[in-house]
Amino acid sequence: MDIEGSAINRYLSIDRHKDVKTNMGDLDATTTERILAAAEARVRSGGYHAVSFRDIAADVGIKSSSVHHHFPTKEDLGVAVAQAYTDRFMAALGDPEDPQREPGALLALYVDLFRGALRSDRRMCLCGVLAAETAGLPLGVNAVARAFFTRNVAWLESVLKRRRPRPRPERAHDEALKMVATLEGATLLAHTLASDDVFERIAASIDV
Amino acid sequence: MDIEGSAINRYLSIDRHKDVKTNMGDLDATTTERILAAAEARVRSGGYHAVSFRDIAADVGIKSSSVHHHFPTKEDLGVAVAQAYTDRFMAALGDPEDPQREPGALLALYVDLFRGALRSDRRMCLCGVLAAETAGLPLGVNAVARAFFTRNVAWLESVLKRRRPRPRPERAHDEALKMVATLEGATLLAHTLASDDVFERIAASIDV
DNA sequence: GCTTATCTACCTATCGATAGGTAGGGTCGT
DNA sequence: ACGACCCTACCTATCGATAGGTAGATAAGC
Repeated sequence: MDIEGSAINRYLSIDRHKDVKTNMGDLDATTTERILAAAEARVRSGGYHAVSFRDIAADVGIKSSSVHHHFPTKEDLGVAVAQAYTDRFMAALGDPEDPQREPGALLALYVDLFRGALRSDRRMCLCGVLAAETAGLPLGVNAVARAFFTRNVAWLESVLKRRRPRPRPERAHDEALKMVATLEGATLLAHTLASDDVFERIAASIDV
Repeated sequence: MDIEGSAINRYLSIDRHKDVKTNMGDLDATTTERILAAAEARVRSGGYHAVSFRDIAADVGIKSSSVHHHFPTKEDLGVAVAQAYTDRFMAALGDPEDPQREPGALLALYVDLFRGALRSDRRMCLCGVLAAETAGLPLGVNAVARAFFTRNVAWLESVLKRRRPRPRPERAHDEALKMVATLEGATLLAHTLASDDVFERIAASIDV
């Protein structure tokens, strides 16, 4: 499976010389972008298998065969959605080594990204949903979801290592893992229990 | 939606005067039990929407129409699976107030249940998967998944309140929430990253 | 003889995917 | 300037496979 395949690269190259519109419902966005946005929203709501080409086509206002024109197979679409989500997430985090930003502020930013996914999107973290479905997913989609988590952990580990007193390296890695797990779980709980408060209580009691 | 509906009650009453076999592949188990076991395994692997009556029937060795005889609709089946899973989970936890058992040992038992789900079943927590799919689930299934988490939090809260020095009640509740979230997230991460070690590292750094 | 459990056979709806066509916008040679 | 040609982005129509669900017959057990 070619993860660096055609669909996402087309998205990133051809569409990128217009300034990027990040969200759906934006009629100025290209069709490819609107398909990605619709697919992301639907996967984050009900999971990969709950999404159909017809649903997405209806959201965008085209026919399902036209969705296939942009993303030949469902795996292509899934990979592109997960890749775009991951890239957007990592871009929002920025450089973990930036000396202008304090480790504490960076950790708060990290929590804020999960808060935003839950509170303003009212949806799960995309890769959290995909992770839950792992065994039933095309291999390419799985690979991107895995990459999301390894990149998250690596980013957090970098931030944690900058703190004083300097932590043992292994300890930083474990704490990074735990922070991702806790926030992913907090989103899951808040989502099912339909309670933003649940997320806040957990987030507030995170002590790294 | 009648959550206390026919299917699960039939399972719990009619089938219970044989001694209960807990797992699939057990040819002595009743058909209803084997259907539940097959459905649980499949949902925990790929999610609710990745499971079909035909798959389950093939696992059990009967026809899909026969599965409908035991569970008229997919929602009935989903509710029964979630209910049975929750009941089994809570039964394994036992009484959180049992004076014979130390709070520390009970917390270790709680972690062990998640460890077992991951290591011996090699699968996600059923209700974790369902939680991730929330928006695309029948209402009845959702309700049982929610109940799983509220019961988990209540059990942990009881245990945490028994510790000395006695914690503030609100603090016990928040810590219970966080522990469920962290373990659910740890299972998710370990599952996608295909690494038992990831779970152990997170579990080891849980400090309640 | 009624109930339970299973079967065969089938239904309708929807799935992901494909074939083939059309309208419009470039790009080329002349 | 003007076709000839190709590419993009959509369309209609349809495919085979599979989804959840139903009807009705059969055979065994109380």
